[in-house]
Amino acid sequence: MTTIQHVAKRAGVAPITVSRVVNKSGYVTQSVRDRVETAIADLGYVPNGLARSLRSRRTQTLALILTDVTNPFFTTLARGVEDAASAAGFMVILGNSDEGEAKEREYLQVLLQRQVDGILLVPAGNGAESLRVIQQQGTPVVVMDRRVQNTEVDVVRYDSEAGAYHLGRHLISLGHQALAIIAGPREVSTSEDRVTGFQRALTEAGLERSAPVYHGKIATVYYGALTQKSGYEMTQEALKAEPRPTAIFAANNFLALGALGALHDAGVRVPEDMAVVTFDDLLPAFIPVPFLTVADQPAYEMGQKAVEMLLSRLSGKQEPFQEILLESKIIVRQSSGNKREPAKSF
Amino acid sequence: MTTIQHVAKRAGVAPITVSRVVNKSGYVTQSVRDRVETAIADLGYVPNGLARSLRSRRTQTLALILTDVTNPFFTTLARGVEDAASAAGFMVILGNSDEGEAKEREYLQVLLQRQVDGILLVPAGNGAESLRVIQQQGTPVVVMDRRVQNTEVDVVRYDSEAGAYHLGRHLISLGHQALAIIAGPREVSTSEDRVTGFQRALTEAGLERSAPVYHGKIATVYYGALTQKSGYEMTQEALKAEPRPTAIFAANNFLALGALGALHDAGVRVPEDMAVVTFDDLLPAFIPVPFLTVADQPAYEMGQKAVEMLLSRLSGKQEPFQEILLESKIIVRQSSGNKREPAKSF
DNA sequence: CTGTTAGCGCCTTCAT
DNA sequence: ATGAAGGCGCTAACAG
Repeated sequence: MTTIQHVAKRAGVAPITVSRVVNKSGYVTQSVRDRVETAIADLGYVPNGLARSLRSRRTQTLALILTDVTNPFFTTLARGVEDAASAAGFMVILGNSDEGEAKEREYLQVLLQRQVDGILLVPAGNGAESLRVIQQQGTPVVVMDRRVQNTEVDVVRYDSEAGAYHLGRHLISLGHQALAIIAGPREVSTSEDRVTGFQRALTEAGLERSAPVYHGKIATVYYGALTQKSGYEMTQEALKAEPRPTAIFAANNFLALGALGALHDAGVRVPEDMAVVTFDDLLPAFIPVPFLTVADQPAYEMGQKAVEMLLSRLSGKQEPFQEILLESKIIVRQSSGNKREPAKSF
Repeated sequence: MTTIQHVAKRAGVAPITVSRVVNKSGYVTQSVRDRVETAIADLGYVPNGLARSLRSRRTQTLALILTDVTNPFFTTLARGVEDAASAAGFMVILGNSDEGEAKEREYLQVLLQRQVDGILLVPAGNGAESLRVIQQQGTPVVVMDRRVQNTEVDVVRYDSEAGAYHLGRHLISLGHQALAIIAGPREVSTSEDRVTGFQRALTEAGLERSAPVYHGKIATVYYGALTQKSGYEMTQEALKAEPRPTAIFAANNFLALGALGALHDAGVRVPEDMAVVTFDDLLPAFIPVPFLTVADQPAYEMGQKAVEMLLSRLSGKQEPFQEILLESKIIVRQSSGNKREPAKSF
């Protein structure tokens, strides 16, 4: 392995001078810089990031821990995080908890050992214990997407309650009187908020008794394919209800995919026989022809915003902790009966 | 920050003893071990992985560089890699090149600086320069999914040529005489191999002139949404050909999704008016009701296999380099006219 | 503008 | 079974 010493010797300078050239810090004469750079190229020198970070106490690395990498909402979020981080010279290490607290804790342990400069966390469960560990270590952290009890922490999330409320109003305005809610586990704050918001719209319309709620099973891991299957099964249940619902609210996109599958298999047409609305857009990858009515939460922007807050903490800002609540946007498409714009891929 | 010294002092032992407890190495009396563990818990001590790795020269980390994280083929691959790695006590850092050589090189640089113990690479372009850099640094590497010129390296990939050949035979056996091939950029070895294999089947049947080939544009980045759009546009082109094709071979799953979109928008029914076959399965997430006929390449297994080979190198095995060629499996579904099994979600 | 000294936190080596 | 010395490769702090 080539070290800074080897380069220094070959260039006839002190190690620190090589360091200055590599890091573009301090003053170095052009001629010296050239000699050093030649030596670096000749030897194929690659700086040892471990030694560098150990000394400088900065790894230029952020950790992103989320609950389901197979969900496009989170991959989009991850992309927002990565783009914002890399623009600021930070690298991102991704950890996937599969909605399991134990796995989240394991990742946290490893990432803290690696001395990441900051952590972006979509908590599985209530996040309390994980936040305690992070904060004891003194590592800055931003919570994304979900509510937490802890108020001594920065949070960026979408207003799930409001988004669900608007979806509910939309369905009611279309005349639906019998509805069904299929949701994730009660432990997930976004899922709970969506149920609450949707029910608020129902209550306002005097329909609070007209929408049974189905909850996904509580599991130690709960992700992608499992979520879809859960949506599939809950929809099968919902179809047996009396009176049979004419509209389904799926609390997230994967539940909606499962619902679409169940409806297809049962010969129930969307939107003719059943309206379907959900959260988080799926286009362009997951559905060749986008037609689902959704409350869209631009995940990319949430990622960017979270990185912004985290970097601000890293640079030592001492402002009070804040919770940023972003607004989602309803996109009405064919699945809830929008006949005006025909479905089109691009 | 709590260091090993603090723990040592509190437990009344030498730092090295704490190290032994933490790493479960060497002999430590139970009573001493207990004292140390209590001290660790009391202080919330988290070992500094940087210092540890700097000294031990092992980071227990592998790098995985791939070309499109939005593609489920690669996310499945990544999962195979992660599961196998974590079972062996290794962590995986993921880098996404978006099929761009410059971005690949950047990631490589960063990851080598971080002293990853080994690299798993799906090369963008021909991979030659990247492999040179990696090997100069002396870091073990395994190439995945694609052919490379360099023979001094381990490779795991699927036999794209054979898979495409079988898909071609399948379509021909169904009586198709006018076909179209929509493929990725020529630079990507898998895409080229698939075109070659498909054409071999055509040639055998005397149909070599019956299938125009459309290639995706060469771009510095080429991923997910872009690939789909490319598939969409190439399919629009293909529909104008005379005679109009009755079957389309899409060289990968995202191209196929784009093709399905274009066919839908053009009012062309699948499979009644057009058969569609492709590579890499999409279920369960991307298509609620799986119906595409595909050459399935179990990506998860490829990831596992690659990690296995890499870990074997890490443990110092000096066997000659090998190229492992896995076989894909044709799954016939509705998109090529399989009427026997009705489409079903679960 | 360049160099010297020292030490980041841990573990390898060698001793006891 | 436990400890002391030293150094991994690099850069902060201070000289000159």
